[in-house]
Amino acid sequence: MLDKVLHAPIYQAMRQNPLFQMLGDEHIEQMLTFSYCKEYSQDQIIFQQGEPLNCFYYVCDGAVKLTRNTRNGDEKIIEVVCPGRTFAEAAIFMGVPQYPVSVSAIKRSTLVAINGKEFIKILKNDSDLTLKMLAHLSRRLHWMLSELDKLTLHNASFRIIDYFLSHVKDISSNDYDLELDVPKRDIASRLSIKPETLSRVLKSLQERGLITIQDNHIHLHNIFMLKRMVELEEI
Amino acid sequence: MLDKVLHAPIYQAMRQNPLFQMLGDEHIEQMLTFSYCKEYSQDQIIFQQGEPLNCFYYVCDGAVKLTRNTRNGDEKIIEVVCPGRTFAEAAIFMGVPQYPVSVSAIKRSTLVAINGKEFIKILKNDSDLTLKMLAHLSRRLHWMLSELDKLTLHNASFRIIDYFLSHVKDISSNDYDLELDVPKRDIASRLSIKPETLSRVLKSLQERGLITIQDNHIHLHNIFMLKRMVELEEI
DNA sequence: AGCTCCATTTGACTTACATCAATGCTATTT
DNA sequence: AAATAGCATTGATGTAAGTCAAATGGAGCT
Repeated sequence: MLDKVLHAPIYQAMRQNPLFQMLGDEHIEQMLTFSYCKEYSQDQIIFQQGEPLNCFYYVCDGAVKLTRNTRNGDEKIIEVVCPGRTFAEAAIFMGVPQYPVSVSAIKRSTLVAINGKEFIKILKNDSDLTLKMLAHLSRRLHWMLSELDKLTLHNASFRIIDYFLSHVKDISSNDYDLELDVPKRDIASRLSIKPETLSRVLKSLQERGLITIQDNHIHLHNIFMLKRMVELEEI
Repeated sequence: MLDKVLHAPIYQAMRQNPLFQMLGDEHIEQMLTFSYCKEYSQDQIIFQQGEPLNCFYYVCDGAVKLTRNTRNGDEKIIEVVCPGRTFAEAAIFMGVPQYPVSVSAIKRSTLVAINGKEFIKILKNDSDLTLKMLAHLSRRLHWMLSELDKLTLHNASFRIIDYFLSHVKDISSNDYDLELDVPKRDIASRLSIKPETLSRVLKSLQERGLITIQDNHIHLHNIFMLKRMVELEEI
């Protein structure tokens, strides 16, 4: 159980999350009574695809990766979830509740686990809330749609540039510094390409003067140009 | 407006749909008061991606394709929706309601359009119903997840066989006849491959004695073997 | 029948990306 | 300091699927 007073910073942070914003303060406090906070070490598994499902999670700190595993062993990263965001919240509504993805910590991470059944009870008493939840899932569906066409309609370079641009927070400037807080091989998997290809594309982008790389530090030189390239698919 | 008596066959068919089953008869009748039935000719556009959204649809007859368009003109078919199923029902919950896909009729089709806002009103009065709707969207999300890994983890032959197997209704038998009610180029787009590749793969499968093709008529000879191939990814 | 319009097929060729293998690098262990 | 291990890079090579172009074959029309 998560105590509002003891965990004041976490409580404040959670209130910023779009999913919890819609709850309002009373409901958040109610929710915290059936939530608990736990720390995970790097590479620790939070749950595996197919496991019976009880909770969904909020990422306080660190980062986790959602992956799909195939029989032949290799995994594909569906999404990397960073602090301030939730995951597995859609799965709690499934008839046979089991996790559709595996999740593990990319780095030392702090997560809040929220009991799904209890959360649903809150929703039940407030149809407006449930409608907002529907809107939330609808957006997620929409996001997956855009992932789907990125993967099918666009090539590796496109997806890589698009990935970088999606991390740009500052709209005003034409260049941007970004830190890769995720190992390159994970970025590659997220974008459904091989590490070797990622490496080669980065090199090529650097040779063309579009970016500079130093280890995990990437500088985008000409965001306007990069955006244009993505829009026109001329890469 | 759709009249229950006038449109008795449609009404009966709609009751079979999982989405409407959860409504129960009273709600379905209520829903029909703000629904209307319309016929579309082949290739007629039902709506375009980005258009403001009012309705979602139930397919009585025919078939429609949901597509995503890119700036450079080519389209990717996300899904082909056959009679008895609905589409765009997730989109009605979005904050800024606009269609995330374009939809057009593959063949002469009859659709029932259901007003989204009115439908939401029904949900509002029944939180159980709304929860069922959440389960519905959750399943859809899950489905998209599996689409995503089919596209990224598996090759063209795999996806084609998997597509055929997904159309097999009869579990008991080891062979199956299936009619392609969708043009081959559309199947290709749905599977994110080029028509030429589809054609070549089909030829190869036929040469290996796994299927026989006559125009739009495909016979699967050894379903057990095909399933094994898909499971072991040995294709 | 002959003609047009498409969808499909087939062949020749290209290409983006994967695979395989070697090497460099950094971090951790002993 | 030497050794081990894992990620990232680089080069050489392979290949699945795309592209381009021509041939085939229906379906519908005059």
